[in-house]
Amino acid sequence: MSPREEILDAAAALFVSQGVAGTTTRQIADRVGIRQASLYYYFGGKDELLLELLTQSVRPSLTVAQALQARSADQGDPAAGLYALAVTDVRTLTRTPHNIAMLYLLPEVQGEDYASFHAERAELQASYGRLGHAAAAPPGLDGLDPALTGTLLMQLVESVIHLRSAGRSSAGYSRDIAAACLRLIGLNPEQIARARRTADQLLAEYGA
Amino acid sequence: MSPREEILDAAAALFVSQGVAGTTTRQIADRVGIRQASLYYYFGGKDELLLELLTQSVRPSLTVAQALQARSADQGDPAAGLYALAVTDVRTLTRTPHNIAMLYLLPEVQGEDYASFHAERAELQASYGRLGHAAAAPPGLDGLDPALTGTLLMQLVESVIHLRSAGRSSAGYSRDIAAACLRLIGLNPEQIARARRTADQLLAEYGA
DNA sequence: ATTATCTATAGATCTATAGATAATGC
DNA sequence: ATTATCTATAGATCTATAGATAATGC
Repeated sequence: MSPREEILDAAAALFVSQGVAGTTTRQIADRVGIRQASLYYYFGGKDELLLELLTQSVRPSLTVAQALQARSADQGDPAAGLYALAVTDVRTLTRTPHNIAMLYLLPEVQGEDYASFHAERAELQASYGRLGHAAAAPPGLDGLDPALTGTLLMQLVESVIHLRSAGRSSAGYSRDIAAACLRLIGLNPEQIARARRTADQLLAEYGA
Repeated sequence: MSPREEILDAAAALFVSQGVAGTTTRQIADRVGIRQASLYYYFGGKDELLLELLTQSVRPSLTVAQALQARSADQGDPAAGLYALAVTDVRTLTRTPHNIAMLYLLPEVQGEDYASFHAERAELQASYGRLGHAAAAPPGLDGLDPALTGTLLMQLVESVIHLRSAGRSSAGYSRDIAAACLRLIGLNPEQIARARRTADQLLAEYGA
């Protein structure tokens, strides 16, 4: 691991457990085994570290979302796409180092300094919303705000962030949560079972 | 408003926008219009303020949950109970001053200092879980961990925390979110419509 | 007497820069 | 020369206590 990566890793662990304002540059440096001042050779300060970590936390999910959205549009099976997205997203969130996905919950992140992160997150949410509406059993979500659908679906997937920080395994929940997403948009057990089978094939292609 | 309440209100606004570690006792005092040292006449420090605010944020929902759970057990209509709980909870979260419901997301709150808050929150989650399983369309949630059900339902309701901090109205979403809760546990549109009608009567009794 | 404030401050940090030193690569 | 570190520190806070003062209630 490069010094830069070591610093990011240490910052991640501390930010997640103490928040950004609650973490000092000295604590980060101590954890890495360097002097406090040496941090500034690699990063301009805590804000720069945080932005980097936020981007790391959303980028992989967004990439998967865009691939799956294109793919499932081709095949005309948005329910399978949504199921597959939820499954991989839950797995990603479960495995990400130090549960960094929770960093977006910190109050600091509301600021405009993190606009690029917010933009990527908004895109991911829009993907969830589009897939959700495309897959919904008519007339399931007719009156529902598409933005709300995206919010609710992502929220469901991101339950694993809380499960994980509460110390619960959460690894085995990916299918349960994906199924809950499909129920949320009004699909019945039969439709869900079908979507799951198709999604499993999709996922197998990507080697997940 | 008593001085104590004024301090709590100022702390709430600052904690929500800057976090606890990011807020100084001086900022709180300035907002109230007193000297920094005078805070300590009312509170032992930031931790004490935070615990008080956390309790304020969960207590009302828990009270409603317990009342509705008893009531809907009598009447044998847990779906209506869940719908009513979700609706009132969303409304409570929407109206609570300074969106204090988001405070539980702060990393500081993980510590054991806040055990009493965690206990109340766990009870609320258990209520959601019990209502959800009791109301589920068989064999909807057979294999599902009851604790997971509670987590997912609460997570859905608490979406309004994020909607609100993103500046979206969120007031009108209470019925949409309550309906989403019922879909999540596998109810069909007809069952949901019936639960909503019963819940509306329940809610009218409490004058909501 | 008690309650509610204030002034003053000790003691402990915390961030970020300046400038020195060592190691590496040309 | 460049890269990677270190030591030292200025300047700015921040928390929480000590002790003074004013206002209130008996």
